[in-house]
Amino acid sequence: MTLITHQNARGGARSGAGRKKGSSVYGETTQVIRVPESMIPELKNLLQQRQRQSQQTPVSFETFRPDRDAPKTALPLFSGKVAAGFPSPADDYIEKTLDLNELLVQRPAATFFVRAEGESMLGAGIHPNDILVVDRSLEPVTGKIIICALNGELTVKRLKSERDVIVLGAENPAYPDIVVQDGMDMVIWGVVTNVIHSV
Amino acid sequence: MTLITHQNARGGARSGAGRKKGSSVYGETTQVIRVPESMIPELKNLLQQRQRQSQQTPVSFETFRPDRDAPKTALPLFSGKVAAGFPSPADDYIEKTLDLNELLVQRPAATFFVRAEGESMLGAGIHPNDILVVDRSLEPVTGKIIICALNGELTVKRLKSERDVIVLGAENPAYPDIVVQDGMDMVIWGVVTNVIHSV
DNA sequence: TTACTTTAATAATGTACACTTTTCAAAGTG
DNA sequence: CACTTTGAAAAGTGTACATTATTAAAGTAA
Repeated sequence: MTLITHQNARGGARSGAGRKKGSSVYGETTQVIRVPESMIPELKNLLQQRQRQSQQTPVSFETFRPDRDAPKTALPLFSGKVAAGFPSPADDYIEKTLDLNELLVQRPAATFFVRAEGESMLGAGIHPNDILVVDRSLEPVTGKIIICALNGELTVKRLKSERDVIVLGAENPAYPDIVVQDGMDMVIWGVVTNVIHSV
Repeated sequence: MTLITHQNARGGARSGAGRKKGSSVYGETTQVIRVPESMIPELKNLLQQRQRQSQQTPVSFETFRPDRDAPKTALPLFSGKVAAGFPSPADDYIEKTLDLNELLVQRPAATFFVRAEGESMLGAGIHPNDILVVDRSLEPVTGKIIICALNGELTVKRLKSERDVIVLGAENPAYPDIVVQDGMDMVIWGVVTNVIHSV
């Protein structure tokens, strides 16, 4: 009696224990769905691919560290034509995998982001509220789109030059170019390398 | 007694009776299968298509249900708006560092990228060679920009509806809208959440 | 006969749930 | 203190089954 009690004495509450959410083979919750029989084979095929895909990109959302330590999340990039029928991220169509930090940030120490305002650069694909990726280590040369503080106001414009003066060009006919003259306080912050637009 | 017997006298064998095999909406027997949640929307889409193929009923756009996923808002990068009167040193105003993967990819398992081709979506800020961030777990509702395979070709268009038909709208006057008709093979891959544009 | 009603047969459909797997804190051990 | 063992907790997984829909036969009435 005492022995048995002793052997079973490891029990008790285990709050916090339990299988983790998203621990399925696909890395997300699942659902049952009824499909026509003829779809089963190709569906199973696709599911296998999903399984492989989720296994090779384990992702942690916990990160609040600086850019440099961000986890590498390689995701598939598609291109071109695809076969009719089931939309499958089949390995056949994966051009390459992509890490957005890697793609957009060459020099983390010299890179920052700004949210764009106004419509003066629509022609360059910069819309209000877009996030601009800015590299300060790039030299602001004519033709580049730059972020600058002009008389204390932050603006994004295309850097141009006419004769001896610097011109900040808008890419929208409705907005005038700005000629930078003596006495104006202009500081260039960096060169815009990418625009992230939310649809 | 006799009355009851009389009333129940319609019983007896009914060989040959019963629902016909293959009388499902797909014209064939079905099976349940468990799939990751992010596949459900596209799967349902495909199932609808199968249904249409087997029975010549017109397209019903009501099956596009409202988006269940709450839209996430990107965090500001600078304290306050960077409007007029912006002071100088950049670093002081950076609110927090930003992980682009975190910002642009809500569900890694359900996200992929496509490189845009053509100029039909210039109005939506999508330029040739831009990289589109696509979330397949978002339900394609009217007004969203979607990636779909139309007769085997991958295209990006805005999902619209006119009367009872699905319309794939271009955002460039030079390009026509596409009306999806019976017999066309359209499969929606996902909803475009962001556009990455290289300046 | 013809049109309608009732009943039995049978498949479709969706979901509940039993069973499995994974994870982790508590208890035990040395 | 570090390690092992245990079993509770919680989610994953597949399938059984209750429900619904459809069909043909049988019955009824005009």
